[in-house]
Amino acid sequence: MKTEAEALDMIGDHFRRARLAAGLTQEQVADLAGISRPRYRDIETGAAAARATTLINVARALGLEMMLVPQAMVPAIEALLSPQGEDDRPAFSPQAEGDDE
Amino acid sequence: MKTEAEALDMIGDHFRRARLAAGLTQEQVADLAGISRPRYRDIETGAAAARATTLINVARALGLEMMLVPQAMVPAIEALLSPQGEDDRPAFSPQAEGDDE
DNA sequence: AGAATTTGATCCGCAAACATATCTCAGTAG
DNA sequence: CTACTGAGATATGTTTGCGGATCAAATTCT
Repeated sequence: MKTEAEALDMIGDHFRRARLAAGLTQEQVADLAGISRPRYRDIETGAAAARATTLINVARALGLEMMLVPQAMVPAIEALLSPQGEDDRPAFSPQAEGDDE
Repeated sequence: MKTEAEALDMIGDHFRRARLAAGLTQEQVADLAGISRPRYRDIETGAAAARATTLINVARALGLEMMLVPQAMVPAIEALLSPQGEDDRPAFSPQAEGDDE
């Protein structure tokens, strides 16, 4: 496989930290996102790749927003996020580019 | 089911504009992302909610990156992207918050 | 005009996300 | 010790994303 599993892990970790920072339980987030608790758990542990709609709903339930930005702008955005919000780690650092394996 | 369809439509529109800006065909992007052309078409037209991994692969194939950012930072990031923004329209503007429909 | 490319659209089959229910374990309170 | 809560984990069934193949329509090029 590839970076996919790592990406899911990063997403799940991101969600988990945001959830704990918000003081919510898995069930609460799952309910807010409109999914079941076992499924939210799979997402948080990186065991499942949620759908785009589920991803958006979970993110919003946690006070986050999913954005698609040009890769060239990622560093600038990370710099914008790093100093202030210490709870969130930016999403991903595109190691290389473009396609997958 | 309301905002979800719109969100998928926005994602698809975002991808389509990035693809045309890059001068790529649907098949080329699908190949770069490691998915089939009919499926990329579904994503671009908002007919299907891609999985998280697929979403990331497609985004990277188009020179984009998926990020999860605090909703409070969205305006600042959009401001960062708009003025010199090469291609894109930011992702979504969280109209409300928390849960979905 | 015909040929090639790009895109839209459909079907089949499979794999995976999803719901629901259940069970277990760790921790905290009674 | 018992009760409750948050969380990990499994099982069954449904829904749906996905690949592959195939069709037609629109576009462009020679």
